[in-house]
Amino acid sequence: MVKAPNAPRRRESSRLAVLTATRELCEENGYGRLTIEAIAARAGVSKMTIYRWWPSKGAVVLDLIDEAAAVTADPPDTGDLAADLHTQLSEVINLLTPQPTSPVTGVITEAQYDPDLARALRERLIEPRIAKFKDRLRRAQEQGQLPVDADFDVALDLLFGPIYHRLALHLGMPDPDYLDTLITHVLRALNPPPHRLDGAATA
Amino acid sequence: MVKAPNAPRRRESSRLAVLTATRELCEENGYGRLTIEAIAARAGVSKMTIYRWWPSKGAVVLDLIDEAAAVTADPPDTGDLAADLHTQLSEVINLLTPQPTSPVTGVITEAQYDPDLARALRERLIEPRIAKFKDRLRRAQEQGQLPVDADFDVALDLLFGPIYHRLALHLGMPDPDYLDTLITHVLRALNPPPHRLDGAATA
Amino acid sequence: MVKAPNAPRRRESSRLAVLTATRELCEENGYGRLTIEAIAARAGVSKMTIYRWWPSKGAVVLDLIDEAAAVTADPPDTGDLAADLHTQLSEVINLLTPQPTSPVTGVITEAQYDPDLARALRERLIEPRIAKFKDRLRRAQEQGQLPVDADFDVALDLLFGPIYHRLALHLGMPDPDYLDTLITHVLRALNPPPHRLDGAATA
Amino acid sequence: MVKAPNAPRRRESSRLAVLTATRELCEENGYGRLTIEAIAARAGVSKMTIYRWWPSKGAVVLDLIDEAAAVTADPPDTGDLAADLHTQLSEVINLLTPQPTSPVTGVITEAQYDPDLARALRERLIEPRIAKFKDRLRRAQEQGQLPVDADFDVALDLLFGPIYHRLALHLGMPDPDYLDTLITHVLRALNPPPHRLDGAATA
DNA sequence: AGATAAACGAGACGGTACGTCGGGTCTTAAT
DNA sequence: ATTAAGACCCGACGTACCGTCTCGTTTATCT
Repeated sequence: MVKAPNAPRRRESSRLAVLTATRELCEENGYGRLTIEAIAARAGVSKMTIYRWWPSKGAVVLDLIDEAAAVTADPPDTGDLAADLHTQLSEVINLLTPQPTSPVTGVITEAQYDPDLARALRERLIEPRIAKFKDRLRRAQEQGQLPVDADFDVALDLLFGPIYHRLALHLGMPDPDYLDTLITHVLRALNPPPHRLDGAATA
Repeated sequence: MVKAPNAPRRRESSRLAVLTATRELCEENGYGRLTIEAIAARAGVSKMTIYRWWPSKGAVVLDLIDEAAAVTADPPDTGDLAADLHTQLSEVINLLTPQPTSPVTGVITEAQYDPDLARALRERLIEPRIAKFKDRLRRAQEQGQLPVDADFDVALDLLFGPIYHRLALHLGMPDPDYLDTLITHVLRALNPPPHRLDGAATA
Repeated sequence: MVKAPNAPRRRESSRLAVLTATRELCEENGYGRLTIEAIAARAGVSKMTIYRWWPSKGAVVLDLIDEAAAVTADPPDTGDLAADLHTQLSEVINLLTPQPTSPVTGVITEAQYDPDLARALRERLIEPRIAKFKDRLRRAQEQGQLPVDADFDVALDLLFGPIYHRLALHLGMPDPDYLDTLITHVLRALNPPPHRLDGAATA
Repeated sequence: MVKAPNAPRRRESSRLAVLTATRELCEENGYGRLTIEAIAARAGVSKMTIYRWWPSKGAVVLDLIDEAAAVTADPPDTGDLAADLHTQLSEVINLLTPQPTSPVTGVITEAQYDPDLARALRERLIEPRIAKFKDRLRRAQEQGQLPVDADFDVALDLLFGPIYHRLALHLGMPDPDYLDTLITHVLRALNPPPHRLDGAATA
């Protein structure tokens, strides 16, 4: 960024044009082929306007993701823990793979070399989802569906890990049935064997 | 690539200089900041020489990974399944993070945009390790340490997933204690409790 | 220019701030490095205000010159023609080079590309001085110090030409001694020798 | 310039294309509107190629002038001093005003802010002409057409000054008749009055 | 041992995109 | 209604790498 632009004088039409152009270009060529130059041209906006409001290409795309992700915001709670986890996992899968090349994975990659972007990514995209995930687990715990000493971090790793596993290796995302299998296994892992249930869980 | 160079006249010293320069630059700036120009300069090699033998930047790094992967020792089998899994997971973690910025980390993350690279990565680096992992599980199964219907793919996902999870989100790799916790959970997930499963745990 | 501002509501403080900033920046970086942006910033004035009142960068500098030119004293007439010419030439030299980099120098050199600026420059700065110069020559002529057919345009060219010559070629201005030499030569050129001209000199 | 390109590997066709494009663009829009971007586009050459071989826009134009000026290289010596001076002055006038806006005046202007360019301009364009001018005067002096103490610097100023005088003030260049008048005056200035010739010139 | 043919270093080249600067126009708020 | 502030579109700047393309010059085989 050049200097503090701090102003409510920002022109909303430019902001929208940039985001729209970015979305289109991402869909057409993928995040990897995206350039500021092209965004500016497509949006009918000067490059300076982009640099004034966004520190990097990744930041523009992050704003884009924000808008898309905001739609599916509210955490589900149907009472059926497995089903709700299935819903949350599906949402992440859809976010990561709307098309063959998702802007989200691009931003994740770029964040590796851009600490500011990485922070924004965590704060705005990742941590809220983790929080909701743990909220749901906590409610299940309160209702006795999970032991009091269930390790939520492990649950997070075990359930979301496979998604990134496949993402990294360029494999297809898990289908719903496999998701169910995963969830079943993980819930079983969180619940110690029944013959020790009383002793272990209440300790 | 320009034309088929097929020749045993290739100069080994140039090959090594390129790989060494690439490794150094990766460690210094990360894979994302790597340029052919810089490799050529550091290696004292002409750009043409690089383009003659490698189709892309990713391919050079892949050769680098090959070297790293070749070091792999034989799969451990001490009789203690949990300990052996721990060893295998640690080896992968060390491969991915010998330094803060590892070429391997970068090439895996970046493989999102290069399907060829991703495939080569799977074939040369990932699948051999998966095979060894499943071998070990199979032996454990034969010795009655795992049920006959244990799902090895799920085991793979649950154990390796967390590593990629952290890789993608640019978090630190799990420490040995946490690895133990993970393995304990996963083994528990693979071993369904002998009875009372429905009522107590997954309901 | 944007639109006719015709208003006596113009704020004098802004006008002065612009002129002062322009003078300072000219002296610091030279006319060629002058930017409207920098003038506005230094003057604490918006760019719009500058564009409203001056059609171009050159016009601002021209106003500056006007101020400098207004200082001009009355034409000297001490009775000594050579001394008076020396005085007039020195005044022009001082106007052009009060500092190493003078706004006037720059605007004259740059006037090549702005006919309007060049015309304004002639009318406001140059021609008044030419008029005074010719006045002085005319008085000398009336007093018999110059022949009745002395060519004043040639005199103008010969006396002022060397100044522009050095200006164009970015050389230092003539010192007083050299000025005397010049004037001596030119007066000699205007006064044809009473006899033997053909035979001795120009043959 | 970026780094030392020192190479006879320079492609002559590119050099010519750049100079040709520069000439055309100068003629079409004038030196002031000339941009490196446009030269590169018109010449079908990358910007880097221009920056590699020329330190600035002015340097390109200077090369252009060099070629044009090299044509009229040899100093005239017909035995008629006045006529030869006329020829030399005309050549300079033509160089400065081939069209309304000459590249030469542009380079002269730019040289004010670019010491390197100014030096190149002096060495390659100005000083050779001054040398030839003084050569001619020296020959005339040896043949007794000028006094032994004739001041060549003054002669230079008086003869070339008027050209720059008019150039600076955006006036038309002197016509041949006026040139003759000027030369006559200057030669007269250089020749002290006949009745003091012996005493003054030999002193 | 000399010839020959490929790989090689060097780096010029046409491109594309970068991130920055300044030009000149336009809008908003405040004085 | 002028002003300060500054966002905005535009065009050019000078730079970094890209991948291609010569140039001689090694260097390693094959006569």
